[in-house]
Amino acid sequence: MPSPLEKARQNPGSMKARILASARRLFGEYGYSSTTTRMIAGDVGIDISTLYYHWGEKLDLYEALIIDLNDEILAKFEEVEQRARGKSLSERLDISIDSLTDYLFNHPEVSNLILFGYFNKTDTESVPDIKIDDYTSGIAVAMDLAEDKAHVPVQAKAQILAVWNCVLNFISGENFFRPILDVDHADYQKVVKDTVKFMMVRAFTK
Amino acid sequence: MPSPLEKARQNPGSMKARILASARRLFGEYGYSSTTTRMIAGDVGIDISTLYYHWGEKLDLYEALIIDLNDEILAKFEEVEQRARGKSLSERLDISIDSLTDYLFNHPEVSNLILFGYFNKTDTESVPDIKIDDYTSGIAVAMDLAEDKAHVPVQAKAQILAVWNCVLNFISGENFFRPILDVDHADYQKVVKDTVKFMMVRAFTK
DNA sequence: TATTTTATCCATCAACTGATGGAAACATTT
DNA sequence: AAATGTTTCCATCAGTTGATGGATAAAATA
Repeated sequence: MPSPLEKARQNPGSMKARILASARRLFGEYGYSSTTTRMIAGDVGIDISTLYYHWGEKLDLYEALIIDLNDEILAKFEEVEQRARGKSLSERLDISIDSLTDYLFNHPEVSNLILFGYFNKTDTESVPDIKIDDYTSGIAVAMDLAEDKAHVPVQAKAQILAVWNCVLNFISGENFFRPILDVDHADYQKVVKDTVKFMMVRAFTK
Repeated sequence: MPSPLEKARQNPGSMKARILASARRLFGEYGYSSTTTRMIAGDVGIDISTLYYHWGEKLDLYEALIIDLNDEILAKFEEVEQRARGKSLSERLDISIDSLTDYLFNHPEVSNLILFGYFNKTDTESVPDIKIDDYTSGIAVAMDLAEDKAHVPVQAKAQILAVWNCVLNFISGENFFRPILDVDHADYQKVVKDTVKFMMVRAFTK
């Protein structure tokens, strides 16, 4: 028996899926507690009770969203790893950074949702975490910082987290940082990529 | 005529100051919209209307808090810069990173408030920004990345922002990252410092 | 066609939110 | 002591929030 989330994913035009899409965008923009069920329903163009009929509690909807996002990110990481496999280290770095920053720039709600999850002690106690641990271990192996995913040194994990968070911040905080750097959106994207590459190359090549 | 904020700072035991302190802690923990005026009043041990009597609107209180925080951070940066002045680059890096991470670890609400400010499009439109631009330019000069504060290259600013945000994330997200790294609080602090130093040394020494 | 199931909306609830007016307590000045 | 100014709390407001019950429509099934 497929779960509600699976049903929504199988049928992108369904009401469940449309609600999920709106919820993802709005939760990503305003955070959990600043996003009301009425905002989401209004965005979809339906009554609140229709939303509750499909997804139940607000927290259940958020939970489904996070699970969905988790799977998407994990798939993205695997895709990137596959494309980078076999290449030289500097090529792997280039491909990984380009793909991931492009993905995050094209889905700005993703960075926000991840970052919200870091702090929100308030509202979302029981919500499943973003599976950052999996990603970082995967990258550590891909970057030759560890032999296998089960034995990644603390320092390597910390370094990858640092870079990963750096990217998230630059993307979520674009409105904040872009005036400081005084560049347009296209240049901003370039500066972010260059900065991350600069730091990774220095950090991960002896 | 001293402003309300100045009066509160001059007299730390005053009701204004007590409210400001509670507000800072709670806004820093739960964010703007998840922190209610009743929570703050309850934390101080007073009625809501007493809070409103002293500070007026919720947004005015938050605004005062941010101005206060801004001044504090700026003073901290200046103190650090002074202590590092004249030393060698590697010493300057050590002193700067140690002082700033210690300060942020000892005032965990500071990182949160800064990071909240990056994203919160929602609530706090008219609130004064954290003056990140000033800090970064100052550091750029201190690290020999620029001749003077008015002419800091984009790349240098971006690199400093990257490191700065990295520190903020590690501190605000401790509850999230520490289980991943599987260390206790003391070791976590050490790992953060080491990671930041590692990346800065690599980045800022040719 | 009749019946059951699924989906949608309207009206409404209790709890909570930011905010205020006014009475009372307290402190200061005259 | 009287008068004035300052601070505190109680009661309350209107608007918003998450959430639900029930009527109604649409679709699927018999």
